[in-house]
Amino acid sequence: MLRLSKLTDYGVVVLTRLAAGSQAGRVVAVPELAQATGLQEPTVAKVLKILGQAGMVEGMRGARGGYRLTRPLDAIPLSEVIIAFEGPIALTACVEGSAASCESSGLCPVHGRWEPVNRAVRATLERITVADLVAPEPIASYRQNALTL
Amino acid sequence: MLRLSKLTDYGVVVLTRLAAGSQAGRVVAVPELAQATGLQEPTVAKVLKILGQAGMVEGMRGARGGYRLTRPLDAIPLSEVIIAFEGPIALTACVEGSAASCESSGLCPVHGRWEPVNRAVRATLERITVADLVAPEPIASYRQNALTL
DNA sequence: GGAAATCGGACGCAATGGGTCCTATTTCAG
DNA sequence: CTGAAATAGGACCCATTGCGTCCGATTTCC
Repeated sequence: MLRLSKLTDYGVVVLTRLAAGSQAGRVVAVPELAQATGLQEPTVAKVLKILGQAGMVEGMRGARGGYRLTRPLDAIPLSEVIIAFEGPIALTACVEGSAASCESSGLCPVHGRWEPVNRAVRATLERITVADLVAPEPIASYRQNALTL
Repeated sequence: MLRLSKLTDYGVVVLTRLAAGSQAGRVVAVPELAQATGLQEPTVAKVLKILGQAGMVEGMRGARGGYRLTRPLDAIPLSEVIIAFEGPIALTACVEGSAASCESSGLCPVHGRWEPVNRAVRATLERITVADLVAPEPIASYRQNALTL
């Protein structure tokens, strides 16, 4: 587990397909993207709305409208996509809400100690971009320096 | 989100409390642990069963029975706890099950590309031990070398 | 022999994510 | 000027799954 939602996965797929289909600022409509990805149109629409609110894609209304990327894929860190679909990256509920929500805070020896872990995971996800996920060859960049797999 | 389950959180809490209560090989029973952590007895029991199957704690049956750690906390990486409660660390369902389960594998450009990401997150979680979560002071060890926060 | 534990499994409730649909708004084409 | 085509934003229902609980079986100490 530790699984991210399907929507997030769809988000990455749609982003990559959008990059392939919208060269030179051309916009791509939902039906075409649904066709290309094999996903349902309503689902693709929902994903694009979320990506739009997060500022990764830009929607053009009206006939001949559609979506296009606001940035190249290598300028979109994976963490940004995940945050858009799932909210702040935090492994436990303790840290994100109010500290008072943890009823056993007085007894819990791990109280507040998860935050460094969250930062570590966050940093890991910030170093990987969406472009890395479509690279046809094994990725060397974040393999060597940053993440030291 | 990207949230791990409450059981996993409980697991860490119980492990740390067990370490505090079972000095010198003494075993600690469920009621005492429940008392000390503020969790319900059945829940603590369930958590300990899972930790036991994963080999992190050892259960002694019969009267005067209880649980004890099989290893010090600094020998238990966080990844091991997470895997025990949530299964293999994989961000998407694509990679863990059969590849055929992804219906749009022919269209999906990200197909199989998540695995390096999984490895990165996995590596991050392997470097942090349960002992790091109870350290009273800000952790320097994995802050400098391994994770470069 | 009885009490006090763990062990293993099964069961039901609640919450969260996933997928769909509807309406309003915008824009291009004829 | 009208209609078609597209996005924008929200609301809704359903399926899944995690969570908590409980029960019976087994083991061990007093």
